[in-house]
Amino acid sequence: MVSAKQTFKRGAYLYRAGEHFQSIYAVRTGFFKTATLLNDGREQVTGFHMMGEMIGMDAISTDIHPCDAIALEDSEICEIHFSQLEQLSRDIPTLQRHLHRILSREIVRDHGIMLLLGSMKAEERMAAFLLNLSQRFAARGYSSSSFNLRMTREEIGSYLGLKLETVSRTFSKFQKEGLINVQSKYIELCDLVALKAILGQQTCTTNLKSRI
Amino acid sequence: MVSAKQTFKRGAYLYRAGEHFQSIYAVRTGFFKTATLLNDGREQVTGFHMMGEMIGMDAISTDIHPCDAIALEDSEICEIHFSQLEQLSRDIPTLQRHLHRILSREIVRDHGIMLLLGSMKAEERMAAFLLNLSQRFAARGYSSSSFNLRMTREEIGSYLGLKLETVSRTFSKFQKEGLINVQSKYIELCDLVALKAILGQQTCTTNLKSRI
DNA sequence: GGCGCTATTTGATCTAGATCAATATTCATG
DNA sequence: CATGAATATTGATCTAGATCAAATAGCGCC
Repeated sequence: MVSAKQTFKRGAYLYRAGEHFQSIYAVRTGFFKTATLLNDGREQVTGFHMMGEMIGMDAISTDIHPCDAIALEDSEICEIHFSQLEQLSRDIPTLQRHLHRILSREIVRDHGIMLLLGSMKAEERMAAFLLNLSQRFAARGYSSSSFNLRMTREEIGSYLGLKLETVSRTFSKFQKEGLINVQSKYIELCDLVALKAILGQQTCTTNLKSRI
Repeated sequence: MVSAKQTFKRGAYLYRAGEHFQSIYAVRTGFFKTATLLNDGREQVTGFHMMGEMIGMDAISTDIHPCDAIALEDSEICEIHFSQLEQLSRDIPTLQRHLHRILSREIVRDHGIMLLLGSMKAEERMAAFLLNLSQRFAARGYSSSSFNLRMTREEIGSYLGLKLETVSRTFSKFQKEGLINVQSKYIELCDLVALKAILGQQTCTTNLKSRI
């Protein structure tokens, strides 16, 4: 069911929008983005995906990939043949339940982003984004307080519904306030409490950050 | 597996955020919204659901409902016991595939809204919203060009990431331009082509409207 | 069928973030 | 390691949509 792991160079496409769906993919190492090309040529980033996360579930509904998946750094992928996964999950209830949870978790994650896009202002979105990354790195045994961003300011902006200038300015503002340290792609979270306070103070659900 | 259908009066809760998950629900007749209460007391609408659509899939991941589901008019619901559905889908591959498609379609729908919230401006959002409703009514054998809105301007705004005043103003503007006729909750789409043009002209994916 | 509440419309401002523009920095490449 | 292209920062303005504020219009309830 799980094919040998494949490697992807930075910038390589795991799959492209419009391609036929056959497999979902688990990120083994590295970092991916998923994005939809808008008809004016720009792209909208729909997600960032790191080690241990699944990509491609949105293609199940139509058997066509609705978005591109692109490696943001050299990465390794496990391809999981979906019809074989379905087959197997018929025999292993635990696997079936796990698959359903994964699909559902993606829905919850998306609802979190809808909340973020629909009701948070720029600084809140950026704080939520940083805290979410921090948490995901921590869950994988990496530092929760310093990491390298794999994506550009423009990609962050696209994901958060902001322009790249706003992303840059907000980083600068957070730095000036001592909340973070930014050095190009390198980020250090200096004041987790204050970052969480930005989220807490206004619009946001309990633990929205964990939902993104 | 499918329990007898239950009825819900307008304003009644199908389930509340925090409740234990046991079933997903198919809207038999009527109209529902799902919404998350924000910690400042306001609510963020995450979806509107009509006849034939499923609610509650976001709860599978944690066994807790992450949002409220509320009837916007008197409605009938089919409750589908999820563990029984899983059981059955182990024996009926077609059902299994169908369930997966439904879960995946929800993900695709959410991505569509993320696109809308992240990259469309107010008029585009409103046009997408109206065209989406139109299409869903049409698919159910109702008129695609005139229908009653079941939700308030505030609920529309919450869903679309706009304030209720902006929703109202945009309706008025569309009416002035002859695109629609609004009479309180009653809507008539007079110029489908022009509405689609609003979407087409700028940011949006091919057929975003069908994704919402 | 009238009362009172809620929802809606519309106008007048204000502002967060977009846009435009000019450097500065980082990074890939030969 | 130098060079050019891509990426990021920062400043100056502009504007879509938010906010504030009334005035209507619907609608549920007795």
